[in-house]
Amino acid sequence: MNKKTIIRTFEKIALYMELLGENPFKVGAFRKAANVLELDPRSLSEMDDILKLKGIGKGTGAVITDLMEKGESDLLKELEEEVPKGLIPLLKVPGLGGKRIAKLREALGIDSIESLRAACESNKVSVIPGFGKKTEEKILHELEQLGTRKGKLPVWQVESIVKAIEEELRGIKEITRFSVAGSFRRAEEKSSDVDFIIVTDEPSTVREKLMEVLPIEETVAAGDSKLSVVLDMAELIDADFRFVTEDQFATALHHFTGSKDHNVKMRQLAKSKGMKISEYGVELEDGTVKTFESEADFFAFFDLPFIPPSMRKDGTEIDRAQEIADVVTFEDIRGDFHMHTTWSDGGYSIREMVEACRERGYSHMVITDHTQYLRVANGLTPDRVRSQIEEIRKLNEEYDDIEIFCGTEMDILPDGTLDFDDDLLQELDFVIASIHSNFNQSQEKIMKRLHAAMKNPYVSMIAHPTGRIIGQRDGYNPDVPQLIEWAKKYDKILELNGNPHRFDLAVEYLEMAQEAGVKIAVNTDAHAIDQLDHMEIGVKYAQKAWLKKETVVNTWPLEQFIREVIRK
DNA sequence: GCCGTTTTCGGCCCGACTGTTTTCAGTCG
Repeated sequence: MNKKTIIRTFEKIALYMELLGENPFKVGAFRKAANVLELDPRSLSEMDDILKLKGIGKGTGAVITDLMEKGESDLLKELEEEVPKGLIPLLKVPGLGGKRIAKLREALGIDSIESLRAACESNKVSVIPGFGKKTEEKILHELEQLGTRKGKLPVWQVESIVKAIEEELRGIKEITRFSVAGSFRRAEEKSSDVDFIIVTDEPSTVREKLMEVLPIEETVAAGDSKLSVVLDMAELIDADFRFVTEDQFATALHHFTGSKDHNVKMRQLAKSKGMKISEYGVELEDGTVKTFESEADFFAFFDLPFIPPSMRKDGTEIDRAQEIADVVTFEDIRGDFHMHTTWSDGGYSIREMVEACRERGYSHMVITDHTQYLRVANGLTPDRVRSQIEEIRKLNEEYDDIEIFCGTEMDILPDGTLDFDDDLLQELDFVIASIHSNFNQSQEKIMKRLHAAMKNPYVSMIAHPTGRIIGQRDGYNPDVPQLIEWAKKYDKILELNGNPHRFDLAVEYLEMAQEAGVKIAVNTDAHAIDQLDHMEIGVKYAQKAWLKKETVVNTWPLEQFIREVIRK
């Protein structure tokens, strides 16, 4: 018996109970029990007090005991016998919840998608009390859509959708202020929808204009305070727009940024103090509603530091809030150490990239073009590297407010050798080693390649260590814990590639790396000036792993960077 | 079903929207 089995059992029980139309709080209790186990870092054998955990009581405890003693749960078995399996997909139909599904089953013996469709088509659903013609039509419509609905979109796709919507919002003069909220603001790897908070005195005008300018596939809801639509923007995606007044902005932004669990925890905290949080403000004990200038003020009101959106996850961040002061912020970043220029496959000259980095207030930066193996990217030969070094050194003399270091993003070749020899590498300030080829090699071969780079005394950092592209490919599947061990042993930096296509390393590995005492660099891997701005979302992603300022080498002052990285 | 520095009973985060009602239930985020 392991913890996962218990968690899955609780989730199944909750699902079946929901289909029976059970009390939502009872259903929630099983989900909560599953969540308690999920959040507990200990393995089952390390937990001698599992039945005493908060959230585990008589009912859920009996399930655990059953599983431990017999390997199966009587309760789950009963439920599985009672509830037809065909009902499960019905919960995926928008507009259908436990209550309605239970009613449908009771009144018409509905036990599957097929029987529900047949019942709708023969107009049997509309005569059930509480249902009507419109509901019947809506169910039928949703059944047709089922399966065609897109799943979650990767963050890089959501990013371009958000930018396009923001462009439209800027064009509506009745909007005084707006912000994206939701999972994109939290820098989640994938999103199922996009949310916007809009400050306006004329919500109905804004709503009408939005409905004109947006590529709306379907309008889900259109009221005075919100517009919910499905947009057709290359991909189908749900979008929510909330209309609020200026003084409601901060609490509305907080509310619609979520996460859901974070909000629940905040509201419980408020409640314990006799107050009530809603998207419109904080209702005090005397009934007056307090509003805030900013989210920071809102958190401060509850004696909490500003919790960055990307850290608002399961609610435990509120308990650990005092640790947030040590976590890296975008303002701490002093340089970007991975970017490309026209020398290889970048879109801008070295000088243009330098100017862009100066504008961003960096004190230092590294130019890291590709190497000869990567022909498609116009990778540099040793000769070209040497002339690039010359150009960079010359350029560097022109600027006294930024230090430009000579680097490279060197390929680790399929046979486990490196693209440049040591003589050349030692002429460079900062050497990135990367895998861009033969992703389908065995893990053993991949690790041999990575080890070759790790062992080399001139290599400073391994870039995008797994090669993943979010929502598109898994990468070359390295043994990351082993990689982290080597990084510690050979004193190498691991990259958090902040390009939203990658976010590589992933959160779980970043946590592991920091735990092991390995340094992380957050870089943009920019191939164009505007991509340098991915530093911000990259840092947001780093915050998810609670990376401390000291762990992230980009926060180090120039002198420390020179001492501990460049001259190492 | 779970929980208790007001509580062992009566809450459980809070509000918008829709559709089916004629004051509210269900669903959603």
